[in-house]
Amino acid sequence: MEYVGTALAEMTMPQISPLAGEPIERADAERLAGVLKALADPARLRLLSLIQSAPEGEACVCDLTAPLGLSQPTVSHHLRILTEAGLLEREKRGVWAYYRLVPTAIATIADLLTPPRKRAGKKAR
Amino acid sequence: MEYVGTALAEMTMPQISPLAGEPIERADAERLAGVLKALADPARLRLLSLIQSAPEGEACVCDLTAPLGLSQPTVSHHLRILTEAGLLEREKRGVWAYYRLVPTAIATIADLLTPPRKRAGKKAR
DNA sequence: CGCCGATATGCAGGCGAGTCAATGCTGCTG
DNA sequence: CAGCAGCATTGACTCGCCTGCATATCGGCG
Repeated sequence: MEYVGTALAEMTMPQISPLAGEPIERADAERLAGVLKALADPARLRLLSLIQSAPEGEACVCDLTAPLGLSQPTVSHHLRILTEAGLLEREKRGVWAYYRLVPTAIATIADLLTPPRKRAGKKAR
Repeated sequence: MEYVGTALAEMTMPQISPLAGEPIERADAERLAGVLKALADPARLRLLSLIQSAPEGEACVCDLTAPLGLSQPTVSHHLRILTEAGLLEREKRGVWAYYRLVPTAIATIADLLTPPRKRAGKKAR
Protein backbone atom coordinates (compact mmCIF):
# COMPACT_ATOMS: atom_id res chain seq x y z
CA MET A 1 0.00 0.00 0.00
CA GLU A 2 1.25 3.46 -0.69
CA TYR A 3 0.29 6.14 1.66
CA VAL A 4 -3.33 7.09 1.75
CA GLY A 5 -2.95 10.71 2.52
CA THR A 6 -2.22 11.86 6.06
CA ALA A 7 -5.49 12.25 7.88
CA LEU A 8 -4.11 15.31 9.59
CA ALA A 9 -3.50 17.11 6.33
CA GLU A 10 -7.14 16.60 5.45
CA MET A 11 -8.24 18.21 8.66
CA THR A 12 -5.69 20.91 9.11
CA MET A 13 -6.69 22.78 5.99
CA PRO A 14 -10.47 22.49 5.84
CA GLN A 15 -11.14 23.80 9.30
CA ILE A 16 -12.47 20.83 11.17
CA SER A 17 -14.79 22.00 13.87
CA PRO A 18 -12.66 22.03 16.99
CA LEU A 19 -14.11 20.54 20.13
CA ALA A 20 -15.97 23.72 20.92
CA GLY A 21 -18.92 25.86 19.94
CA GLU A 22 -21.33 24.04 17.68
CA PRO A 23 -21.88 20.31 18.00
CA ILE A 24 -19.48 18.62 15.62
CA GLU A 25 -20.56 16.56 12.66
CA ARG A 26 -20.19 12.83 12.42
CA ALA A 27 -17.56 13.00 9.73
CA ASP A 28 -15.51 15.55 11.66
CA ALA A 29 -15.74 13.46 14.80
CA GLU A 30 -14.53 10.41 12.97
CA ARG A 31 -11.56 12.14 11.42
CA LEU A 32 -10.51 13.74 14.66
CA ALA A 33 -10.99 10.42 16.44
CA GLY A 34 -8.83 8.79 13.82
CA VAL A 35 -5.88 11.04 14.50
CA LEU A 36 -6.37 10.80 18.25
CA LYS A 37 -6.46 7.04 17.95
CA ALA A 38 -3.03 7.17 16.38
CA LEU A 39 -1.83 9.06 19.44
CA ALA A 40 -3.67 6.97 22.01
CA ASP A 41 -1.08 4.23 22.37
CA PRO A 42 1.80 4.08 24.84
CA ALA A 43 4.26 2.70 22.30
CA ARG A 44 3.47 5.41 19.78
CA LEU A 45 3.65 8.20 22.34
CA ARG A 46 7.07 6.97 23.36
CA LEU A 47 8.10 6.76 19.72
CA LEU A 48 7.18 10.38 19.15
CA SER A 49 9.00 11.37 22.29
CA LEU A 50 12.09 9.37 21.42
CA ILE A 51 12.29 10.71 17.89
CA GLN A 52 11.79 14.27 18.99
CA SER A 53 14.49 14.08 21.64
CA ALA A 54 16.95 12.31 19.34
CA PRO A 55 20.19 14.07 18.32
CA GLU A 56 19.02 15.64 15.07
CA GLY A 57 15.35 15.32 15.82
CA GLU A 58 15.34 12.19 13.74
CA ALA A 59 15.85 8.50 14.31
CA CYS A 60 15.89 5.25 12.38
CA VAL A 61 14.06 2.07 13.28
CA CYS A 62 17.15 0.32 14.59
CA ASP A 63 17.57 3.04 17.22
CA LEU A 64 14.02 2.68 18.42
CA THR A 65 13.46 -1.02 18.91
CA ALA A 66 15.73 -1.32 21.92
CA PRO A 67 14.35 1.54 24.07
CA LEU A 68 10.80 0.39 23.38
CA GLY A 69 11.40 -3.28 24.02
CA LEU A 70 9.34 -4.20 20.98
CA SER A 71 10.23 -6.24 17.92
CA GLN A 72 11.36 -4.50 14.77
CA PRO A 73 8.20 -5.33 12.78
CA THR A 74 6.06 -3.96 15.57
CA VAL A 75 8.01 -0.72 15.71
CA SER A 76 7.80 -0.43 11.96
CA HIS A 77 4.06 -0.95 12.21
CA HIS A 78 3.62 1.85 14.73
CA LEU A 79 5.78 4.20 12.70
CA ARG A 80 3.60 3.51 9.72
CA ILE A 81 0.45 4.40 11.64
CA LEU A 82 1.98 7.62 12.91
CA THR A 83 3.15 8.50 9.42
CA GLU A 84 -0.23 7.84 7.84
CA ALA A 85 -1.84 9.96 10.55
CA GLY A 86 0.37 12.85 9.43
CA LEU A 87 2.42 12.99 12.60
CA LEU A 88 5.70 11.66 11.23
CA GLU A 89 7.57 11.96 7.96
CA ARG A 90 9.89 9.35 6.56
CA GLU A 91 13.12 9.84 4.66
CA LYS A 92 15.13 6.94 3.37
CA ARG A 93 18.87 7.48 3.31
CA GLY A 94 20.79 4.47 2.10
CA VAL A 95 19.70 1.44 4.07
CA TRP A 96 18.20 3.42 6.90
CA ALA A 97 14.78 5.01 7.19
CA TYR A 98 14.84 8.19 9.22
CA TYR A 99 11.69 9.44 10.87
CA ARG A 100 11.07 12.92 12.19
CA LEU A 101 8.11 14.85 13.54
CA VAL A 102 5.94 16.81 11.15
CA PRO A 103 6.59 20.30 12.51
CA THR A 104 3.19 21.60 13.57
CA ALA A 105 1.19 18.39 13.49
CA ILE A 106 0.78 17.81 17.20
CA ALA A 107 0.26 21.48 17.90
CA THR A 108 -2.58 21.40 15.37
CA ILE A 109 -4.27 18.63 17.26
CA ALA A 110 -3.84 20.52 20.51
CA ASP A 111 -5.48 23.54 18.91
CA LEU A 112 -8.40 21.46 17.71
CA LEU A 113 -9.02 20.32 21.26
CA THR A 114 -8.60 23.66 22.97
CA PRO A 115 -11.73 25.84 23.08
CA PRO A 116 -11.28 29.21 21.36
CA ARG A 117 -12.02 31.10 24.56
CA LYS A 118 -9.20 33.37 25.67
CA ARG A 119 -6.70 32.51 23.02
CA ALA A 120 -5.68 36.10 22.39
CA GLY A 121 -1.96 35.54 22.72
CA LYS A 122 -1.62 33.48 19.58
CA LYS A 123 -2.03 34.45 15.98
CA ALA A 124 -5.67 34.77 15.13
CA ARG A 125 -5.87 31.40 13.39
CA MET B 1 -17.49 -0.51 40.30
CA GLU B 2 -17.26 2.91 41.78
CA TYR B 3 -15.05 5.37 40.14
CA VAL B 4 -11.39 4.57 40.15
CA GLY B 5 -10.08 8.06 40.31
CA THR B 6 -10.02 10.17 37.18
CA ALA B 7 -6.87 9.35 35.29
CA LEU B 8 -6.54 12.98 34.34
CA ALA B 9 -6.42 14.12 37.94
CA GLU B 10 -3.48 11.82 38.51
CA MET B 11 -1.60 13.37 35.65
CA THR B 12 -2.55 16.98 35.91
CA MET B 13 -0.95 17.54 39.26
CA PRO B 14 2.22 15.47 39.21
CA GLN B 15 3.65 16.97 36.05
CA ILE B 16 3.49 14.16 33.58
CA SER B 17 6.24 14.61 31.09
CA PRO B 18 4.54 16.32 28.18
CA LEU B 19 5.30 15.05 24.72
CA ALA B 20 8.50 17.04 24.57
CA GLY B 21 12.05 17.23 25.82
CA GLU B 22 13.16 14.05 27.51
CA PRO B 23 11.84 10.70 26.34
CA ILE B 24 8.79 9.89 28.42
CA GLU B 25 8.59 6.97 30.79
CA ARG B 26 6.48 3.91 30.19
CA ALA B 27 4.08 4.72 33.01
CA ASP B 28 3.60 8.29 31.80
CA ALA B 29 3.00 7.10 28.27
CA GLU B 30 0.38 4.64 29.44
CA ARG B 31 -1.50 7.18 31.51
CA LEU B 32 -1.50 9.76 28.75
CA ALA B 33 -2.52 7.10 26.26
CA GLY B 34 -5.35 6.12 28.56
CA VAL B 35 -6.85 9.59 28.55
CA LEU B 36 -6.31 9.98 24.82
CA LYS B 37 -8.02 6.64 24.28
CA ALA B 38 -11.07 8.02 26.04
CA LEU B 39 -11.05 10.89 23.55
CA ALA B 40 -10.29 8.81 20.47
CA ASP B 41 -13.85 7.78 19.68
CA PRO B 42 -16.32 9.56 17.40
CA ALA B 43 -19.26 8.99 19.71
CA ARG B 44 -17.42 10.36 22.72
CA LEU B 45 -16.11 13.39 20.85
CA ARG B 46 -19.63 14.18 19.80
CA LEU B 47 -20.86 13.69 23.35
CA LEU B 48 -18.34 16.20 24.65
CA SER B 49 -19.28 18.60 21.92
CA LEU B 50 -23.00 18.19 22.51
CA ILE B 51 -22.72 18.64 26.25
CA GLN B 52 -20.52 21.68 25.93
CA SER B 53 -22.84 23.39 23.50
CA ALA B 54 -25.98 22.53 25.47
CA PRO B 55 -28.03 25.36 27.04
CA GLU B 56 -26.45 25.39 30.50
CA GLY B 57 -23.33 23.55 29.45
CA GLU B 58 -24.93 20.44 30.80
CA ALA B 59 -27.11 17.64 29.47
CA CYS B 60 -28.78 14.47 30.66
CA VAL B 61 -28.63 11.10 28.97
CA CYS B 62 -32.12 11.37 27.51
CA ASP B 63 -31.06 14.47 25.56
CA LEU B 64 -28.04 12.73 24.07
CA THR B 65 -29.29 9.42 22.75
CA ALA B 66 -31.26 10.91 19.88
CA PRO B 67 -28.57 13.15 18.33
CA LEU B 68 -26.04 10.34 18.55
CA GLY B 69 -28.27 7.65 17.17
CA LEU B 70 -27.07 5.19 19.79
CA SER B 71 -28.97 3.21 22.36
CA GLN B 72 -29.35 4.53 25.87
CA PRO B 73 -27.09 1.90 27.47
CA THR B 74 -24.38 2.65 24.94
CA VAL B 75 -24.54 6.38 25.59
CA SER B 76 -24.44 5.72 29.31
CA HIS B 77 -21.39 3.56 28.74
CA HIS B 78 -19.52 6.28 26.85
CA LEU B 79 -20.41 8.86 29.46
CA ARG B 80 -18.99 6.57 32.10
CA ILE B 81 -15.70 6.24 30.25
CA LEU B 82 -15.43 10.00 29.81
CA THR B 83 -16.22 10.53 33.47
CA GLU B 84 -13.65 8.02 34.66
CA ALA B 85 -11.09 9.66 32.39
CA GLY B 86 -11.70 12.91 34.24
CA LEU B 87 -13.26 14.71 31.31
CA LEU B 88 -16.86 14.83 32.56
CA GLU B 89 -18.51 15.26 35.91
CA ARG B 90 -21.85 13.80 36.83
CA GLU B 91 -24.57 15.35 38.98
CA LYS B 92 -27.77 13.52 39.71
CA ARG B 93 -30.81 15.74 40.14
CA GLY B 94 -33.97 13.80 40.76
CA VAL B 95 -34.36 11.13 38.15
CA TRP B 96 -31.97 12.71 35.71
CA ALA B 97 -28.20 12.57 35.58
CA TYR B 98 -26.63 15.78 34.30
CA TYR B 99 -23.19 15.70 32.78
CA ARG B 100 -20.91 18.68 32.22
CA LEU B 101 -17.32 19.22 31.15
CA VAL B 102 -14.62 19.32 33.77
CA PRO B 103 -13.44 22.90 33.23
CA THR B 104 -9.77 22.64 32.30
CA ALA B 105 -9.55 18.95 31.55
CA ILE B 106 -9.28 19.08 27.78
CA ALA B 107 -7.04 22.13 27.89
CA THR B 108 -4.72 20.18 30.17
CA ILE B 109 -4.43 17.43 27.61
CA ALA B 110 -3.72 19.96 24.90
CA ASP B 111 -0.95 21.42 27.04
CA LEU B 112 0.58 18.00 27.58
CA LEU B 113 0.77 17.51 23.84
CA THR B 114 2.07 20.93 22.92
CA PRO B 115 5.84 21.32 23.09
CA PRO B 116 6.96 24.07 25.48
CA ARG B 117 8.81 25.91 22.76
CA LYS B 118 7.44 29.35 22.04
CA ARG B 119 4.64 29.37 24.56
CA ALA B 120 5.40 32.86 25.80
CA GLY B 121 1.91 34.23 25.27
CA LYS B 122 0.29 32.20 27.98
CA LYS B 123 0.73 32.39 31.70
CA ALA B 124 3.89 30.59 32.72
CA ARG B 125 1.95 27.68 34.13
C1' DC C 1 -47.78 1.36 47.95
C1' DG C 2 -47.46 -0.10 43.31
C1' DC C 3 -46.44 1.53 38.59
C1' DC C 4 -43.65 4.15 35.34
C1' DG C 5 -39.77 6.59 33.60
C1' DA C 6 -34.68 7.68 33.63
C1' DT C 7 -30.09 5.38 34.22
C1' DA C 8 -26.83 2.01 35.23
C1' DT C 9 -25.04 -2.67 34.84
C1' DG C 10 -24.36 -7.67 32.93
C1' DC C 11 -23.86 -10.36 29.19
C1' DA C 12 -22.62 -11.64 24.53
C1' DG C 13 -21.39 -11.05 19.64
C1' DG C 14 -18.38 -9.07 16.28
C1' DC C 15 -14.79 -6.36 14.62
C1' DG C 16 -10.53 -3.94 14.94
C1' DA C 17 -5.82 -3.42 17.09
C1' DG C 18 -1.16 -4.82 19.06
C1' DT C 19 2.34 -8.19 18.85
C1' DC C 20 5.58 -11.52 16.96
C1' DA C 21 7.69 -15.01 13.73
C1' DA C 22 8.70 -15.70 9.12
C1' DT C 23 9.59 -13.82 4.72
C1' DG C 24 10.57 -10.56 0.98
C1' DC C 25 13.06 -6.50 -0.68
C1' DT C 26 16.75 -3.24 -1.25
C1' DG C 27 21.18 -1.15 -0.99
C1' DC C 28 26.13 -1.83 1.12
C1' DT C 29 30.22 -4.17 1.33
C1' DG C 30 33.87 -7.42 0.90
C1' DC D 1 28.41 -10.95 -7.33
C1' DA D 2 27.49 -13.14 -3.19
C1' DG D 3 26.37 -12.24 1.42
C1' DC D 4 24.63 -9.31 4.82
C1' DA D 5 22.20 -5.66 7.30
C1' DG D 6 18.10 -2.55 7.78
C1' DC D 7 13.01 -2.22 6.93
C1' DA D 8 8.62 -3.37 5.27
C1' DT D 9 5.00 -6.74 4.64
C1' DT D 10 2.19 -10.96 5.51
C1' DG D 11 -0.21 -14.17 8.36
C1' DA D 12 -1.90 -15.69 12.70
C1' DC D 13 -3.09 -15.17 17.44
C1' DT D 14 -4.97 -12.73 21.26
C1' DC D 15 -7.18 -9.25 23.59
C1' DG D 16 -9.76 -5.26 24.17
C1' DC D 17 -13.53 -2.31 22.65
C1' DC D 18 -18.09 -0.76 20.67
C1' DT D 19 -22.69 -1.92 20.47
C1' DG D 20 -27.30 -3.74 21.59
C1' DC D 21 -30.53 -6.57 24.36
C1' DA D 22 -32.11 -7.78 28.66
C1' DT D 23 -32.30 -6.66 33.40
C1' DA D 24 -31.57 -4.35 37.83
C1' DT D 25 -31.91 0.05 40.47
C1' DC D 26 -33.64 4.36 41.96
C1' DG D 27 -36.77 8.34 42.30
C1' DG D 28 -41.37 10.35 41.59
C1' DC D 29 -46.29 10.10 40.99
C1' DG D 30 -51.01 8.66 41.24
